[in-house]
Amino acid sequence: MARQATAQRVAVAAEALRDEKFNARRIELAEAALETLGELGFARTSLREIAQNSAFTHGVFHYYFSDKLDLICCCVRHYKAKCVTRYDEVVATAKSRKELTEGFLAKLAMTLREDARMHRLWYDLRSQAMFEAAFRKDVLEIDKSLEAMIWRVASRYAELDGKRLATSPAALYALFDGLFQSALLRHLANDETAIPEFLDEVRRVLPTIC
Amino acid sequence: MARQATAQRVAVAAEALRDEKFNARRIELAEAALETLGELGFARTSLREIAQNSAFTHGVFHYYFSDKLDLICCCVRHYKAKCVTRYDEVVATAKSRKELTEGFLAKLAMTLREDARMHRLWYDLRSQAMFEAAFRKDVLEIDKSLEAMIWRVASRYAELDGKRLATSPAALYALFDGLFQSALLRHLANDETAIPEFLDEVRRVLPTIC
DNA sequence: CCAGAAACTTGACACTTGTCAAGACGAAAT
DNA sequence: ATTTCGTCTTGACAAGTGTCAAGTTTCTGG
Repeated sequence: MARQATAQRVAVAAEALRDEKFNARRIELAEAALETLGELGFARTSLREIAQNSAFTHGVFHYYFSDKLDLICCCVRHYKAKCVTRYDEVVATAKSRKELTEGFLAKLAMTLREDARMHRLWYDLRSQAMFEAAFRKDVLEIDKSLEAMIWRVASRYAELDGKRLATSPAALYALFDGLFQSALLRHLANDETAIPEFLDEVRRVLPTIC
Repeated sequence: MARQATAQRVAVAAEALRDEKFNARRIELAEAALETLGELGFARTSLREIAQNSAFTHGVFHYYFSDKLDLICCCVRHYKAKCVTRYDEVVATAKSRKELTEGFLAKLAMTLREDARMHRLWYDLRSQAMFEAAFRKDVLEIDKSLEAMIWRVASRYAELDGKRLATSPAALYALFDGLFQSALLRHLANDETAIPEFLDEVRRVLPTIC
């Protein structure tokens, strides 16, 4: 009886370990896929292309993912985790409005400059979700998280001057997302003025939200 | 001499006529292509699919367009012309803020409900432009036109109460575009609350812009 | 009316795609 | 040591892609 129970516990533990390894591998593969996806976009990216730009063969992807959509969904979910806490440190450490503003702007500029490819992929996938139902759940969830992220920044901004925000989370996110998207497109089109003008715009907008 | 000049004028006129016919045909084809593009999105749409969903054969498209990108660009440009004057009548006829607001909201709701497929295509193509340089010029141009369109509505809104707008065109467009995009996605995901909540949001936002 | 041009159709091409089956490799278990 | 299992590779398949050349129809100017 006791031996049986022990054996079962060992089996369960072994399976859990396998699962964990399996999942870790999935994330490795998703990360590799994100490279190519960020480069080419969803439409032009094939499993073979992903494989060629990585250390894996195209078969592995089918071993770990039921199909292409499964892979992309995993990529999107993984992307979310990285993205959504980007401004939290600034929010946590800023001691004044000015400090928060400058920290936020600096991070925005850095994101735009260095993670442009990841972000255009995000906009690509969000558009795809309008056609492909399989993406919608994840995309809507990420969108909510991003809205909450912006709301955290804005709340802190208001709090630092003892004020209350005058807009809704949805409107605030729409505003920043719209500005960011437009700046990203212009930046990718080699418009040198895109980032500075975007920063100016944000700087001008911030005082009006509360 | 005179006869030669006449002959030349006739030839020029004939060529212009041919050109006009050629262009008209291109637009017919682009319009047919928009049907399928709105249904499937850029990524999943092939020339053959476009042809099958229309009265044309797939060869015609290659007769009138140098390649697929050429066709899509023509579609986008044609789409722009239709889209950009959507609210101008409301702007021209509204005699009060209330009238303008209600007219604007009604048009927004109608657009969201009836032209959802065309608009998701627009967002798709704008994302594609982040990857494909060939789209950028047209997309940026259309974006500017849409910004101007929103600005006209807002300017009239301010003017009707003798006030001045407190935001920049870019920020205002970013806000409306962001809200619209989010509402569209939710609407396409069969979220019944998407449109009413969007309208509420706009109703709340409008008084804050001046 | 008829020759030539324009408009369009058809079918084929070279290539890429997602998918999967058959097998190879290595490690763990018996 | 042999079997078993999870992991991964390879090669093949059918379906679909953009492109184009060759042929057919329709129109039109003389």
